[in-house]
Amino acid sequence: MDKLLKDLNESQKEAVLATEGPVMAIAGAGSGKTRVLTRRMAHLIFNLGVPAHRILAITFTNKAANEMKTRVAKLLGISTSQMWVSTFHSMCARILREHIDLLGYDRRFQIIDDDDVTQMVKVILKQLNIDPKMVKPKMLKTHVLNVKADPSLIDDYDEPLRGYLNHVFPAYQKQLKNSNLVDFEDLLVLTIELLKKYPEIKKQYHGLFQYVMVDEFQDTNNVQYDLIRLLVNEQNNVFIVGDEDQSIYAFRGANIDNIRKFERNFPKVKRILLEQNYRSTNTILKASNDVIRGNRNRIEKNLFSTQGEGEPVTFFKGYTYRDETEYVAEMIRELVFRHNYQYEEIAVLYRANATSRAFEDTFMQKHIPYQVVGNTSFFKRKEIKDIVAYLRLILNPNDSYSLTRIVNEPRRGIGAKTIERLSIFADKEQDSLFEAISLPNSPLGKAPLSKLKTFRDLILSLKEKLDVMEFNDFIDELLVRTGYREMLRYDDMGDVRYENIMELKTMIQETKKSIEDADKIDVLTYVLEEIALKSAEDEKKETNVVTLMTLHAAKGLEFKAVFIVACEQGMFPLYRSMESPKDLEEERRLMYVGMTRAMERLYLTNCRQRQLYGETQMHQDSMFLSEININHLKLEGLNKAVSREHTPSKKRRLLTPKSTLETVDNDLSKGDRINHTAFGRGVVISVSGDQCVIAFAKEHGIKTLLKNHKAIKKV
DNA sequence: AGGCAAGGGGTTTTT
DNA sequence: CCCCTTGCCT
Repeated sequence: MDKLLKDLNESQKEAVLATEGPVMAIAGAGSGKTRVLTRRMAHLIFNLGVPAHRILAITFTNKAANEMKTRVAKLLGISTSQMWVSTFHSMCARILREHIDLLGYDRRFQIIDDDDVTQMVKVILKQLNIDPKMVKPKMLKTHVLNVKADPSLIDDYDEPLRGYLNHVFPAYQKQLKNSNLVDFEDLLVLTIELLKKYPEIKKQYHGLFQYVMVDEFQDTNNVQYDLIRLLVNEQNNVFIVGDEDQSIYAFRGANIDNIRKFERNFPKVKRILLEQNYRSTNTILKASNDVIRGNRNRIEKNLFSTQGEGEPVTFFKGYTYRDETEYVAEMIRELVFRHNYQYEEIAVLYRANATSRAFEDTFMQKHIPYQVVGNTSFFKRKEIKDIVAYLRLILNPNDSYSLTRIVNEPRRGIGAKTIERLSIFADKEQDSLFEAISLPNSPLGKAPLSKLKTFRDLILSLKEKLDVMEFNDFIDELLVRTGYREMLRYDDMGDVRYENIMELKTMIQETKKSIEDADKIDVLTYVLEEIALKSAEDEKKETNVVTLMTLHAAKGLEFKAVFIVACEQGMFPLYRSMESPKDLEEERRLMYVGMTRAMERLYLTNCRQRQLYGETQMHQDSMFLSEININHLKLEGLNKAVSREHTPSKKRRLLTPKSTLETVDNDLSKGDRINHTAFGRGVVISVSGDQCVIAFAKEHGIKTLLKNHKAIKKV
């Protein structure tokens, strides 16, 4: 017992031992949250004798789930395979595999990702004769999924979007069901439907889950919240960990108010604050606190560190982006060669993916090994999605979506028109595309029909092969028989693509090993589910290289040295978030998350002049920089030059441009509509430096004005 | 059906 | 500026 507790502080112990009733742990950055979760689980199992499979622990990513499993396994030396430690989505998939037939789906349903949803929405728009220029499929997809999560939202939409949703959503849902597919939202929504409709099933899970734990609670959305409430039994043994200051996923529905909602719904909740930080130096922590303090709507925390004061936070300002990238490269070399850092202990973080490019160029030139995390996920690659589509169609010929994807990949002379005609025919006959191929009275011409029949025979014969072949051989057979292998030979990227498919093969083989199931179809179903729910984070990581990634991707990680780059108004915070206070607060939390990733050294960099969309723009310092107390900062680059020439009071002004109140931050760019107190409405023609050219109505004409004059206001 | 040129648009993103 | 999509032409 002591072993599980001895290296914990008082609050951590309290969180581990408070097993009964609702508990909420507010866990500041670096406060040992994962440690608490794993110890708590070990305590339940080892000291209280709770069977491991009767604890439900929900995380946000597979990575977090795996980490928790590994750590519990290591603490207790037990197998974790039966444990319910998983993401919301895999938990739901596991429940639905048991019971989804009650909702009219087949238990061998397949899971599609957001790109697939977009594709389907696009096709439906076409079928409904809606001009895709009117609504972008990608944007409509977001709304379709929102409405699925909360049908009452449809009333909030205005025409024409509302009309589109009213047509597209039911058609989309019908197609999914016909193809026996579910999207990520369905996983949650259908599980809720199941638990609500079938009290005996709810009872079954209430009996099973004696203890429920939820990690990263600040990032739950409303559907996930409802799901947790449904799964917690009358004992109310629910433990949530979160930190509202680290909530950075509001843009996809995360609702910070769920923390407060939790307190209302579980009035007897015990609240524990984890305030001791084990990660960062005090200086880094103080600077981070300076920034997050700017947010109004939060519970004040008092994070403290035992890691000593450490180095000041460096703020480097360059003239051009080249200065900035070279400075970062230089500092990395210094850290590695002078301070004995490993490359893998260093991260470069940015707000938008596009920023990585300039750094990649410089790092390449300067021979700094690096990796860019999370651009195109392995599973989103075309060749992987194609092979998955083949496998899905073989498993379920009624999966018309998968059929559409690969019927002409490689080219079989089956064009869009043929598929369109087949689609209409299938619709009329109330059958899937696959079955419609062999129906009598086909309206299709002889030639296209015979091509389709050849394709149908190919799929059927592969299905037979699946039963008698090993998976490895089967994939090879599939590649050859479908002509995919041959197609890759004429592809510039063919070698890489083939390698990726071989990688997929290995993964199938490994997943297969981890389950013992006699039925091949069940095995393949499971393997495909794993693939659907997995993501980039599970890809093999390179060793000892500098990591470049977005601030979002950095969540939950830590590095000895962190560079947050492009700290400029417009870049970070982003232009678009500066208009709404709510969005701006989320940007600030993002800055906070980024800063608190650093253990020893934190560098904030930017440049005055940045090339953006082919134009040179003059940028101001990010407002977040001016929020940091100057005592925690060491100024470098342009800052330093200025500070040497001027008096200390001037130096302060550099960091707090707001003190000169005659100007405002008008983040104008070409095309923006503005309002001028004297000249009225106008449109920005160009921006250069602190000047801009604006076209006003006839009586005023075109004028060149100071960009940041307070008379100008963006509308 | 397929290849090339012009055009639009360019947060963040796990599952 | 650069990438991806679209549309037109062959």
